[in-house]
Amino acid sequence: MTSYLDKINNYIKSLDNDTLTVLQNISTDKKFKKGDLLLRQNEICGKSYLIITGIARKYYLNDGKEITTELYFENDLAVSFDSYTLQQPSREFIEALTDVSVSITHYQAFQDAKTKYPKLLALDLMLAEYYGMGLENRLFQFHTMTATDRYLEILNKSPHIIQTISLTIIASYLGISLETLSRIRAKI
Amino acid sequence: MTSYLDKINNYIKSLDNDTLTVLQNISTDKKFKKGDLLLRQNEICGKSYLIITGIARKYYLNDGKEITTELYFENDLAVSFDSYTLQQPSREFIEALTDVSVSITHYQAFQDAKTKYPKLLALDLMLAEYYGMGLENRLFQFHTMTATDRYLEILNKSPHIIQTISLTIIASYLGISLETLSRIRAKI
DNA sequence: TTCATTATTTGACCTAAGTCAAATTTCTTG
DNA sequence: CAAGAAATTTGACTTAGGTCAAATAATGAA
Repeated sequence: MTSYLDKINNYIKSLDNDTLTVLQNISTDKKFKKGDLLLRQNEICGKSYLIITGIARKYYLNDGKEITTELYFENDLAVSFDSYTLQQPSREFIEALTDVSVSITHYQAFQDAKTKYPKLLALDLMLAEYYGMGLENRLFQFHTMTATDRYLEILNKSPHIIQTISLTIIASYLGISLETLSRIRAKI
Repeated sequence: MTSYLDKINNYIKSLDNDTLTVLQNISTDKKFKKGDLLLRQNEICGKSYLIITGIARKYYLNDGKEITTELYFENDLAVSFDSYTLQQPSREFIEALTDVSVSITHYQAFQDAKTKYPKLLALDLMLAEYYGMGLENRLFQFHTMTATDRYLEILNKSPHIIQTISLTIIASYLGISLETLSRIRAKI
């Protein structure tokens, strides 16, 4: 079964040269150091970051505690969705967890390009749909799975995560305390 | 502050006659009785339902227990997002909580129309973005608010809900047991 | 109206996960 | 390599919310 992400990537590959060139013309490459913030809380998310290499995460603060909402690896598109869509201040941060290299696309340039190139509009729709389905799955998991199950799922689907990312961040992604995660690991 | 839903509705109103006519031509009206299922689990969601009057909900079963994922009122668009997007079997049901009257649009007809009318593509993008932001907020609430706070928020934002909908369904929407909801209400 | 069905509340007890504090282990960097 | 800092684990205790069962309350059809 091909994932929707594959479909999106195939779609991009299938774009005509004209459209593809536009896409490249409104994108620039940049590197960030581990610990750098690509986006701060209260900033408007005016750019999208396609991760070329490295790992990043999106998180917000609640009562001084961090909740990690997304982890980004190669080929993932890092963006604060509502801030980007509404062009209003972000409640989230985006942080480089390792040195990262990204391809940046500016919001406004992409908006303009979409009006001229419907294929980019269709691409944006696919990206939004992909993001929505991801959120839906995350919500589904929080409702139907225990913290242990969610941890096992990560272990199973993305074992490399455990290698690279600190338990503090994994716990905050699982929506549990660091101590609880440690106890889950001890049990297994 | 205008909500994104207002923006979408204004966008629809601003459509040229040509596009608007297409939209109407691929839509049909239908009525459902209280208790009717507009979509069953394992069915492919091949239609979207714009609620004209009445109330509906979307839910799934987990261990025989229902989890209500969305409540629909007038002008809401009822659809099982991933089933509709991927045209694969739905894990959710859509149920009429009162007699409802809806405007139905077929998936394939809308897909076809989108290729000819980029404005419908843009509309679809807005709808997907709106849905995504809604999911993001829901996730945010589950992470940052206690069950009591979430109940109070509903009371505050949509007091009519409590009037019309059974506590069983409200509890399942809040992600808590009926008994816990009853205790929360007793406390307030 | 009245009886039965359905919805809601209350009680007693249980469990997953949180909190705070202290102990280890693992990294870093001089 | 050693010392300090950071990450992880462990312990003791608390809490939000769940479960199962029984008691009321509300609704609706005969």
